[in-house]
Amino acid sequence: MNNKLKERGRLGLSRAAIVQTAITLIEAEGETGFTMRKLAAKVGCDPMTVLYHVKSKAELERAMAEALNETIQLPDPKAPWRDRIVSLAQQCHTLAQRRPETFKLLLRFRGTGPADLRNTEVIYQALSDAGVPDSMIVDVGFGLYASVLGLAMAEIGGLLRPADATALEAIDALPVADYPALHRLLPSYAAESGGRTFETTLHMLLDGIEKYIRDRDLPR
Amino acid sequence: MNNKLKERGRLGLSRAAIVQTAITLIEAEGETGFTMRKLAAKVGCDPMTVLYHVKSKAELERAMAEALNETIQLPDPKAPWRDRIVSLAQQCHTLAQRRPETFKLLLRFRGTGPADLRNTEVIYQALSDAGVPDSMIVDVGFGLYASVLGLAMAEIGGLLRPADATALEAIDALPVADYPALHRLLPSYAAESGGRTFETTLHMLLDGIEKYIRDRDLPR
DNA sequence: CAATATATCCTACACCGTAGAAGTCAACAG
DNA sequence: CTGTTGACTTCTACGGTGTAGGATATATTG
Repeated sequence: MNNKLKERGRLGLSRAAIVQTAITLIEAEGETGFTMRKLAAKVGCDPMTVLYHVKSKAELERAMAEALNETIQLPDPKAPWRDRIVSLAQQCHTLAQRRPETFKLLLRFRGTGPADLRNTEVIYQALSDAGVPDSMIVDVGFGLYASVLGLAMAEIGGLLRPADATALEAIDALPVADYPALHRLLPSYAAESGGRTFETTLHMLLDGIEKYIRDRDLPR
Repeated sequence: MNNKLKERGRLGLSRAAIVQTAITLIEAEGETGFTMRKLAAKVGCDPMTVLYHVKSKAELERAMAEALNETIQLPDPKAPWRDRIVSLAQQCHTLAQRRPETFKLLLRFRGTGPADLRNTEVIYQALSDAGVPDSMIVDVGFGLYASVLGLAMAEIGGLLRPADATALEAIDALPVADYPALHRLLPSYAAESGGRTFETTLHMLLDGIEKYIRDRDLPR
């Protein structure tokens, strides 16, 4: 047998390999520095050769997002529903921290790939097991997913990064009378790391879901 | 007195007017169609004249985001804490629906302008009134804000739009045995409008916050 | 009036994504 | 062996981008 996968072209390029290289490139250069021409240089071919394999930059970005999505592991279906959701959410969180630039693409291309549907199925399944009625599952599932994405995005987008010096100065310059809470909380604001925020908010949301189920069951 | 604001240049351009024109342009053309050259044409001047007033495209986008932020009205400080937060969140939601393209900029440039700090103060104030301890307010406030942004973003980004025909076909083609929930919920999935999702998820999160406060108070 | 500051415009540069045509090369048919 | 096919790669070029640097025009001031 062959000890190599059949390399189709002279350069042995494949769509999957190009997508992987693209991911490492965008992480190194940031979204604005991510260019078909730079990618071609890194791959070692002409820019147009990349386009032969991926059709367009937009399609490539879609593929990159999907590749990221595929790395998340499905939780054990026998685990408690809440653990299953927490597992997915935490993987999302980890992904956002380790591949922030690629992660941003997820928001633009959600719901397109097979991996996406796979994850959606797990969430619906979990909510169903939790006791959320069918009429609400889609709504709650979407809301949950959107919140988790928002938390992850905000964290890598800067909202949850520790405030920098100029931001703190801006707060310090505000009139204390008009902004009492901001001034009082300035130390915590400066120390904000984001790690705890994700977990805390996720569990509060899950608590809210549980409350909804209880309120629905009890009075009946 | 002058019946006009002092117009500084021959064309009477001002930074604020340019920002407003930019917002209507990006909404009409989408983010990719939003160009300094098109903006200049719409404003009626040379591209470089726009740059004289705003310094760079990035700075312009920052200003656009801030301008959007400034349109949100502060809730009555005497209203119940929960109503205050719901009011802010709903205004966020409305903004996202009416100015989706500009709204996307908010995620990139959060926490930079005065309007942002003003809103943050209101949230911290509300959470404080709710009984959230100081040590948690920054975390909870960030989480809340991020979730609301995520919900709004996902809605305009397509995550919450009614699934289109091709997406539904993709689900239909999946093996029923592996994707039971997705198949069972396909009708609701297709009908998903997003309007209810935002409200539902927000209130679940607020319920979760209330539970946190109760659990903290009672056992003590 | 002259001088200065402010606002506007022109030209040009380096870069972008990619259409279209041309080239290269392995595999196969005869 | 030659000829052909088809997949892969490259070349060239086009119309676009943001914006630096400098020239110009207008308004304001001395």
